This record gives sequence, structure tokens and C-alpha cells, in this order.
Amino acid sequence: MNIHSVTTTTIPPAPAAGKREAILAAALDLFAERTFEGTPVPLIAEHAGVAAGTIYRYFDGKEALVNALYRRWKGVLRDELASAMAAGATHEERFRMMWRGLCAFATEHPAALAFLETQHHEAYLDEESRALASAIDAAVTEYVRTAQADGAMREGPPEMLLALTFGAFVGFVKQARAAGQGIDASAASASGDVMWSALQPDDSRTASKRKESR
Amino acid sequence: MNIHSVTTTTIPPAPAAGKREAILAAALDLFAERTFEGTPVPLIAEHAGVAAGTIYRYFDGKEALVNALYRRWKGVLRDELASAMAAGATHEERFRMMWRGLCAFATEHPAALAFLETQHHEAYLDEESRALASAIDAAVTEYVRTAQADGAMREGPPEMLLALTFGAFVGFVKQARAAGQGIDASAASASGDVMWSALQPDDSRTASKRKESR
Amino acid sequence: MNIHSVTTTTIPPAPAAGKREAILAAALDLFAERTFEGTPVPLIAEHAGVAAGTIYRYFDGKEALVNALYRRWKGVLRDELASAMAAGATHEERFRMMWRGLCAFATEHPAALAFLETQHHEAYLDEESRALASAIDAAVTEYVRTAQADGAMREGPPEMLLALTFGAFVGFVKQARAAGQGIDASAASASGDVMWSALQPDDSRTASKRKESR
Amino acid sequence: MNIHSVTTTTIPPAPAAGKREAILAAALDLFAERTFEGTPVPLIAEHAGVAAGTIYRYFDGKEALVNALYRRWKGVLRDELASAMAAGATHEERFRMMWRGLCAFATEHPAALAFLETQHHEAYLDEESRALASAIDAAVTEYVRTAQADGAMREGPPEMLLALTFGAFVGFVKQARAAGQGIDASAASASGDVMWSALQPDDSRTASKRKESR
DNA sequence: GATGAATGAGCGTTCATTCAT
DNA sequence: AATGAATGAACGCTCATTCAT
Repeated sequence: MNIHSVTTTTIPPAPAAGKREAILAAALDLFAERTFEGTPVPLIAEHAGVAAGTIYRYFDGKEALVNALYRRWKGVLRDELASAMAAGATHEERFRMMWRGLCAFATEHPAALAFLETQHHEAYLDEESRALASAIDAAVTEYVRTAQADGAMREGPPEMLLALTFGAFVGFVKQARAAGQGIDASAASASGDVMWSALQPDDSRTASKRKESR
Repeated sequence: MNIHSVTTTTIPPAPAAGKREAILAAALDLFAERTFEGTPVPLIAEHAGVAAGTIYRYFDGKEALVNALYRRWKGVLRDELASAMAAGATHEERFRMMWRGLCAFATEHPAALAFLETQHHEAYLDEESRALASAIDAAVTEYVRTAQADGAMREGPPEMLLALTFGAFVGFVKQARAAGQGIDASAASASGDVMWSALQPDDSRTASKRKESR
Repeated sequence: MNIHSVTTTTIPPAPAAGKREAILAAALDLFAERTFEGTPVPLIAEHAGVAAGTIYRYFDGKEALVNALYRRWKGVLRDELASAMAAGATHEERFRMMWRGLCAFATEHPAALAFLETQHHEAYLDEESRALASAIDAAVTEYVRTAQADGAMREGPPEMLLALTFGAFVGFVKQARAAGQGIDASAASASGDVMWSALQPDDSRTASKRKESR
Repeated sequence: MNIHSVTTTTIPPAPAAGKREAILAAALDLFAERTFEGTPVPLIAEHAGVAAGTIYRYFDGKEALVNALYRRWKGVLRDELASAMAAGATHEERFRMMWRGLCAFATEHPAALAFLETQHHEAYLDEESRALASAIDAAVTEYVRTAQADGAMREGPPEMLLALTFGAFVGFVKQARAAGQGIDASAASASGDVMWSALQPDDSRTASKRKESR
């Protein structure tokens, strides 16, 4: 989790991590549950245990804060996906690790996922934040393309397949949250099954299917 | 698709449609692209071509307006889904019609879909709006349960399958919109293929699969 | 009650008296219980059973309406006082009739009295309304002066004596209203006793008076 | 008159007194001359020399402000009356001190008196404010009852006697203000004479009294 | 004459941001 | 560095007034 090294002193966004971290943590929770526009800066300050003015020592404004937050967590997500892709031996394994990694992320950082996937970011994200999002898109698109080239994934525009897959993930997580259940290992696995089968080549629906996915 | 016939006369922001419709149309566009909280009432008025005060002749307040809007479009969506479910002869046909109907809705009313699927509605939706959403959930859940009972759909909690499916649809639509492409018939069909195969029983991945889905 | 002849067709502000009267009656009730500033014109219209715009056919604006209302009722009060002063044979009789007349007015037209005596009229009364108030002041001042000249009333600036007397009357009426009681004949008489004795010459009291007050 | 010593440091709109005091002072003047409803918050801010938003740092809203103001001044008045009642040796002395105290209050804090006695407070006073008003009523009622029991005051419902007396006081003050004169010691004394004699037992007057009143 | 939909200035209030301490 | 009082633009909303019907 390289991004945490940005933190001046300690590693996780722990309560002792200093004001900058406290502000980011408070903003994350609040943006996740009330929207960027719906969250007053003084409320962030209160939750962070700092004075309102202090926020402006660490961030140029509310918009800069939300961008820092977005980059922070989008970076964590990117690292999660990158390590999943690096670790798997087969395309299916890579997919399963990604899916599991996403589920783990959603479980460990529910507010972060809600914040990242749920908002209308267009209004305030800056160039750099958008570039980060694009880089992640490119990486997973590359993964899909390779898997398709190997015959391990169905044909079709990678962007569409990814949109369906990540969309499904987000829907799944929101449903689990709305139902008040967490995402346990079996639910993560079952939902991963569903989406992996969605990605299988049509003609693979034979007994030999599984082999091609390596 | 009974409501769509209504659509032509009352829903679009036609200049002759009356101020109430103009306000709803303007609010839809703005909420879809800027969030409920991020949209000032005076801006809605401006887009609708009315004075700010006029909005309060037609709606009790901003919150009543967003609820009216939500119910209007959630109702259209419900009718769409209901007629798809009524029309199909097999479970697969019903699914395909639903997916096609959703794609048509997304194409014809992109702002409505963005508005419905994208926001933090919890803060302002009232009892009646929530009841409408629940009714739709119940209807599609019932569809899944029946299909599962007939062996035409994979096992698993219907809520999870639906969350994945609708999540995938939303992801797909957002991606298509972000890419600036519309959703043509072939894209709709291809994405429907993907998600229908996601819903197939695991053990159906044999040559006989298709038959069971009727 | 000469002022009622101003009414185009009928005599009292009865429900059948036409829209102008209905508006005046509604405005009286509302101003009395909610203040001039606190009463929206559309509410007056609703209570009067007319459309908001109609009020502007009969009055140039809210301010003109309140002036018309003030003059109407101040005129009734003036007539009441004038006839009391004309009818009495002695100064005390005149005073008693005035007091009784005021009490009758407060009983018959409680909203009118509340409106006349209770508000901050300065902000909106026009020249003519103020002139009417002054005329009444002058008439009762003249009465006091005459009574003083005849030795029937204590010395002192008539304005002060009148201010005390009318102030007492207003206080009395407000208290009766607040207590939910009407002003019956005996209460009217008892309060008149008090204020008449207030106006008696000092030298009419015996030398022993002071002792009793311990 | 303990509170009056406080007055010199905290109550008047002294520039050094802090914004809260400046706001209260400005609100007092404006409410006194334009009514609560007739006074826009931004105007209060302007008169207080603060920004409109600043008012909301000190008060929860316009209504909370008017209640704070009411309690402040009603409390001063209560202390005034209480110390007058405590200081006098005879019933008459107590009455005279009260009257003198009221006159002093009206002279020193004319806006406060206008504000307290002149408005339609019912619409916005809260429980606590009303309780304060009732406590004062109860205290003076008790005074009257005691004086009546001692034969030092005429019979009759204490509420009526008090309503007449305070009404007279208010009328007197308003008249003095309208005439542009202050209330000097002799006017205060003369008006006190009038109202004290109003409160005397009937039987304290000689048999010849009635004749003089013609 | 009468209506009531429509207007828009102005209300009470919030909140992103600044700055003296 | 940190505070939090202060600001004032902008918010959601009301209402006196106008005017097409």
C-alpha cells in the first residue's frame, strides 16, 4: 500500500495519524454517507476533531480535499487489483483474486468503496484524478484483452465486459450493504462464480470449458 | 409498454407541455448530472424557463419535487419491466425482453436512468417512493425465484443475482454514456448475452443447457 | 354610525355585503391576530373568499387596505365616543357612557379593538388616518378640559389623564380577552368606577386617606 | 436594582460590549419600532455592525433572538419591581416605588419598554419566556391581594386592577413618547398619584365626593 | 369584474472560506 | 501551526403584486 507512505508519520489512517489523516478519514465517512455536496466543511472538521480553518492548512479547499481523498482510495484499489493480477497463475485465478480483492476492499473499507463508486465525481475531479482512473481502466482492459487472446474469455469489447463486471460488483456490494449483511467468503465466492461464468466464451459451454481459462 | 404512449404527450420537455412538466424535465436533467444536493432550485427554474417562485406552485418544495420525479420515472421503469415479464413466453425470453427494455429506457431516457440509478436517494425519498422501489424489487425477485424453481436459472439468493444483474446493467449504461456511444441493438443484445449466461445454472454448461431455460 | 353608509349597498359588514366588505372583514380578523406584517395578502383573499388579485381592484395595495380598515374602525369608535359625550348630562355621566361605549365596542368588535389599539401603526398609517386619530384626541381632550374647568376632574395635563385612562381601558380589555372572559356589564361598571375615581380631584379625598394606605 | 448595575457594562450597545450585545441592542431598537415580523434579520445585522451570518453564531434563529431579548428585559423589569416591593414600608410606598421604578425603566430603556409592552408576542415566545411573564404576574397579583386584605386597596379582582394599572402606565409612557417629552420626576409622580387614587377603597372617599364630579 | 398563475425581490438561514489571534 | 469568529454569497422559500384570460 504505497500510498500510505505519503502519510508523514504513521502508516494507516489511524486516529493517531495526525490531522491530515483525521481530516481525510472524517471526509471519507461523511462523503460516503451524505454526498460531497451534502457535507459541510465544518462538519468534516468536527468529525476530524480539528478546527474548520485547519482543513485549509492541509487542503486548498473542499474540492482539493475530495480529490486527495479520491486519489488516495483509488490508489489503494489500484494496488489491490495490481497485486491480484500479478499473483494469479491463470486468467481465471487472476479474475478470482481480483474479485476476492474487491470484496475484501469493500469489507475493510466500506466507506471508501461507497465513496469511489457511488458518486457523481464529474463535477469536481481534476485532471490528475481522472488520469488515475484511466490508468486503472487501461490495466484491467489489458488484462481482458490478453485473456480474450488466449481464448479464456468471451469475445466482445473489453470495455463492455469490464463495465458489466464492475457494475455487477458495485451492485452486489450495495445490495449486501443495504441488506445489512457483510460480504462473507462464501458470498464473495458465489458472486465471483456468477461473473466469471458471465465472462466465459459462449462456445466454451462444454465439459472442456475450464481448461481454456488458464 | 403503456406508459411509453403517455410519454410522447406528457413527459418530454415539450414547450407546450405546461410548466409542471418543464420543471420536472429541467430537474431531471440537472439532478442527473449534478446531484440533488448540487442543484440549486433557481437553476432548475432557469432551465425550465420559469421564475423560481413558480416551482413552489407545483411542488411543495425541492424534496417534493425530487420525489415526484423519482416516482414518475421509477413508475415508467416498472411498467417497462412488467410488460417485458408479461410478454415473454420462456424465462430466457422474459430476461431478454427485460434487458432490451432496460436498454431502450436508457437510450430514450438517459437522464432518467442516470437519475434513478446513480444517487444517494436515501436522504430525501419519502415513504411512497420507497414503497414503489420495494414493489419493483419484489416483482423481479419473484421472477428469479420462479425461474430458479423451473431450473432455468442458477441457484443462489435472488437478491444477489439481481444485484449483480442490475449492477451490470448500470455499469454498462454508464460506460456507454461515458464513451459517448449510444446503446445500439447489437450492444444491447451482446451485453444481454453476457448476463444471461451469468445467470445460467452451473450444471447447465453442457449442450443441453438452452432447453432448460424455457 | 355614519361610516357604514360608505358601504355601497348594505349597512353592516355582513357576509352578503360584497367583496370589498368581505376583504375588510377578513383583513380585520387576520391583522388583529397576526399583525399587519405577519398577514400575507393571499391569506386575506382566502378568508374573504375572493382571489388574491381581486383585493387590488378594491385597494391600491396592502398598505391602502390597512389604512381603509383603520379609518373605518377608528371612525366607528369616534362615533361611539361622540354620541356618549352628546348624551350625558353631567361630566361623570359622560365619562360613564364613554367607558360603557368602549366596553360595548370591545365586546361587539373585539378584533377591531385589538387591531386599533394593539399594533405598531406608525409604519404604514397615512396622513388622513393620522388626522382622524388626532381629531378624536382633540375631542376627548376638550371634554377633559371642560370637566377640569368645572372642577369635576382632577387637575393635570389632559393628555396625561387621557393616556392613563385609555391605556387602562386597553389593558383591561386585553386582560379580559387573555383570561377568556368577556366583559359583562358589572365588569364594565367596576372598571369604570376605578378609572372615574382616578380622575377625581385630589381635594375630594378626606384628610384621612393616606393612613388607610398602609 | 441589582440588574441595573449590570446594565452599564453589558446591556447598552456599547462598541466594546461584544457582538452578542450589539445584536441584542440592534434587535431591541428595531423590534421596538418596527415589530418582530417587520424587522428583517439583515437589517438587525446592519444596525449591529455585523454580517448577517454572525447573528446565527449567537442565536439559533430569529425566534431564539427575540426570546433572548424578551427574557433579558422582562428580567430587568422583574428585578425592578421586586426591589421596589421589597423596599417599601407601606403598601402605598411600595406602589409608589413600583410606579417610579417603571417610569425610570421607561426613561432609561424606552425601546425595551416599547418592545415588551407593545407587541403580539404570542406567536413566537417560548415556554420559558411565558413562564417568566407569569411569574411576574403572580408576584404583583400577590402584592395586590395583600394590600386588599389590609384594607389599603379597593376590592375587586386583582387581575382587573393590575390590568388597569399597567395599561395606564403603558398608555402614559406611549403618550409621553409620542409627545416627545421624557418622563420627568414630576410627571412620574403625578401619574402615580392618579393611579394610586384609582386603587383606593371606595369608602375612603367622603360622602360628598359624588357631588363634585358633576 | 374577477381570476389565479406567474413573477422576482427579498426573506431567514447555511456554509466555504478567511484571518486576527 | 492551529484556532474559530466572522464573513457574505448563495441557498430554499415566501409573498406583494401584476396581468393574460
